Amino acid sequence: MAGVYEPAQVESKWYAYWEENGFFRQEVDKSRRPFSIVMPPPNVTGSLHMGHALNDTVQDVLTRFKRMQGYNTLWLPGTDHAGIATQAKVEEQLSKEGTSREELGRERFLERVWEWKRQYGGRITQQLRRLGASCDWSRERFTMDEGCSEAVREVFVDLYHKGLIYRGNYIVNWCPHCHTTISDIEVEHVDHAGHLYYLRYPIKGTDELLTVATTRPETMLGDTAVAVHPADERYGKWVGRTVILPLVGREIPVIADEYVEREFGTGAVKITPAHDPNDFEIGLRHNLPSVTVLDREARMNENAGKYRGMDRYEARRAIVADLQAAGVLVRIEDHAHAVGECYRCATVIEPLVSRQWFVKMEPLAKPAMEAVRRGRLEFVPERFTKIYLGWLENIRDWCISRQLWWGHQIPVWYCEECGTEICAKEDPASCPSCGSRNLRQDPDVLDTWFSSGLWPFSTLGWPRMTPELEQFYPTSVLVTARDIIFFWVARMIFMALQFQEEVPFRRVMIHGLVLDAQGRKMSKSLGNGIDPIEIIDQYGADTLRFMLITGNTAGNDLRFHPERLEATRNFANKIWNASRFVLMNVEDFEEGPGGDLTQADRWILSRCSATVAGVTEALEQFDLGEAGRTLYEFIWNEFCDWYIELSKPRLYRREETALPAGGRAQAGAAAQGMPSAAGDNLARHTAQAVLIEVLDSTLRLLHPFMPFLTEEIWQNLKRHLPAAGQSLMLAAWPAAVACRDERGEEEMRLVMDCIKAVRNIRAEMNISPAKKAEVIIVAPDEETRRVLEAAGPDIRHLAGAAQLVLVPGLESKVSQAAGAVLEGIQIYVPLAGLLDIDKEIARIEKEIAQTRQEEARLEKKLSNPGFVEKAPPEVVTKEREKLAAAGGRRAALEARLKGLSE
RNA sequence: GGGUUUGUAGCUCAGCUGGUUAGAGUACCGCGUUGACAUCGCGGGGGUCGGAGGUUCGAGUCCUCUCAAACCCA
Repeated sequence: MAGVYEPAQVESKWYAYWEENGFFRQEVDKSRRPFSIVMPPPNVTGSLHMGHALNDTVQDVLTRFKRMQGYNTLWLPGTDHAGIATQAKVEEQLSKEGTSREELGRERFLERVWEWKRQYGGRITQQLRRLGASCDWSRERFTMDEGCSEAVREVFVDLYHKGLIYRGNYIVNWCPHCHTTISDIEVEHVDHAGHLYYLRYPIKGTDELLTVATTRPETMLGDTAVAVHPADERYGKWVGRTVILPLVGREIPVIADEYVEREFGTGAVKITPAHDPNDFEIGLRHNLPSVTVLDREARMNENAGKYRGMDRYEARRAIVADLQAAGVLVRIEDHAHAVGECYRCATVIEPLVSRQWFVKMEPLAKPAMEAVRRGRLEFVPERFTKIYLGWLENIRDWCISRQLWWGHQIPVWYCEECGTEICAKEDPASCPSCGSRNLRQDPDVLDTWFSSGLWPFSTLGWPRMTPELEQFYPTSVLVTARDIIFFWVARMIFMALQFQEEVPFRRVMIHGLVLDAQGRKMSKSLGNGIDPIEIIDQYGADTLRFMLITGNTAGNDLRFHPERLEATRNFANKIWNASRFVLMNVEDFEEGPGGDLTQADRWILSRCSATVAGVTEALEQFDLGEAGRTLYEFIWNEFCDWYIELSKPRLYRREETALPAGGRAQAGAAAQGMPSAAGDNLARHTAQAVLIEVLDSTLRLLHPFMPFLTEEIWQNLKRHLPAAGQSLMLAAWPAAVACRDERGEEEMRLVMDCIKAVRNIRAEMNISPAKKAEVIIVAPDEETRRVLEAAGPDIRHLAGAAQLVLVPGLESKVSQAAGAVLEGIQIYVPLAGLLDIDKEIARIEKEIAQTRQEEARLEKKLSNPGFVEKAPPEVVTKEREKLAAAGGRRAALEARLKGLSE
């Protein structure tokens, strides 16, 4: 094994091994508890970004964990047909070829898109493999595949017949660039620095003028009213009168409506029902006509008179100039306001009235809210519940038709003869009312999210009842980023409640976004995105995964900080080398009875057991970061820093004892339990067994986080594991056996404290690490001495002591020594002739000062009657003990100081 | 305007249901390399937890207000 971990070959090797052996697939097994996740389907056009990397790593960790725990596990992958994006990609291709989709016609165009999908659509799923995703590729789905399409039809037809899908003439969000409608949530509101134009409209039959304020003067051509607040005294008298629309000459009414904000502008607003969603609502309430002045390119249309053909911004300039010339324009103010932009292309949305298909949301939203309120479905973290409910409470009908070709075409046909509208699962051959065969299918397709909304059950085979659907539905948990709660999560929930008896998933685990180092969203336009594949090439997938998982806490965003990658890579390398150490030292290991466990053995087994419990619990609570951190600390700070070091003498001793005469081992010593060759071999064997056991457990625990590295090591370790199977990913999750030994841990802490104290003295006194010192430990307590006695070799080894003297008390002062005081223990490191007395005095004084401070703090606390009376007795006792200990420590330090200054 | 989140060591972040001498990584300083690892080891300095008030015997941890940043909705 190499001295530095090289992820590249290791990763491709094991992924292929797992996939080729079908380890990702599990057959339905009713005898086991199911655990299932459907992967949020990435766009077929997409490539893996950091958001996916985080999202899929989380799912993989959960899946691998549950799989190892023995659940019947399914992680179902797939992709989304991404209507607009995919169509745009292919159109781009066509335009390079000098043609267009119109030229090709619908059918041939769609063939091209499928062709594109076959060629490039697998890119992201290949990238997911690089990440290590252990999803079941044999069950991979696509939102436009046969089954999903069937589900879409089923749902559409059902909702249509229930009256929950309807077609109507309403105002919608039109993207003049994408040439399609988009739903309300696909509109992003972005602050723009705009202007507020004050226009005065003459009131008919008077000399008075009514001044209105608007941000979009060009739409005034389509005004059909002016509105004021009903309680606005300034304008009450004009309500019911009419004004003459400048430039146009149309007479329009002044109406009163509560919607108007009195404080905004002049308190009077122009109403353009055809080009503003709020105005549209007012128009409905007041029965106003609607005059459309903009076309689908966002250019002025035939109703715009001389402005016809102008682009909306050009028209704005022209109209403002004309209004100014006509004396209508009073003034222009700077005004910042939110403008709706298309989420895809950032073109400013043009609200337009047109005939579209909608899903009636209220009846669907109600059960979706109920399910969450009743706890049938839980958000993790819980706070996202509020965001979800808040959205559903104020929901508006969902515009689902898109003026695209790529997608699920709406299953509605119109009879060209009699005008009958036919909605059916099967394509109709003739009109049911007149029998005509002259039918025309609605040209629009459905919003991509319509099919995504069915994902948790359409992918399991619905509308057919399949074993998968029976076993794996409802899915166990949905893992997704917080920005698609509305787009996707909510829709899956109401769709599921409408078509299944059960919620689509028991839990929704929401994670944050991966931001760049400055805390900005990663985006194409900013160019601040970081390609996960590049990171994997550079650092390995395990490093990226572990960094993402331990990077932050539940639900919060995560800043991508390159330094953290290095730290995590170092951790991976640390594991690699620790494992290398173990493997190199267990080569000759054979199963067999071991010797007695040492204090260190019992300690690491206890700590390992605590780690198993901690990691398992954290994972069960979806706190992956905590689980990862727990492992990190155990592996580095306990296993590597202490246990491996502690095991070395036992591992190496065999060689030493094999040395000829002059070696340490003496004949006859064995009788007294002193080291002997046989005893040494047994001790070595025991250490080996413990190293193997702990490493094995650790690898299992770490596997969900770092699957490649752990598999590589484990495959090397396997020959020492009698029950090992084909792969670590199929191994059993370690059981949190009752290996805890609190007292043993306490004793080990004492030993470690002594070692640290000696190290500290050595470092502060500049004693070269090469130089072995003598260490005197004074411990009046017999039990303490027993513990330290047992750990004598360890202390000598790790503290760099040539000799360790352990005594209950000192007969005479130790001069020329640096010292430390622990609770009930004094440590001396004699430094004949080398002691810098001033330095030592300074050290001790500093420690006395610290101890005094602590004492003062504790005294104050304990002299507070409130504390003594009201705090739980055990807390008070604990504080008293602390005070006594501090007092003892200070007394010892003071005595020591006195001894030094004499 | 409503809502959510964040504000803890120079930097990046932990700190669960209030009681530890407030932690880690990184950066920094000192020492160190013949046997797992310099992508390393040992030791060290550094924060009173954005601010103010409150509840409590006790608050980084609960409440109110306030400042700052980010995001969502309107």
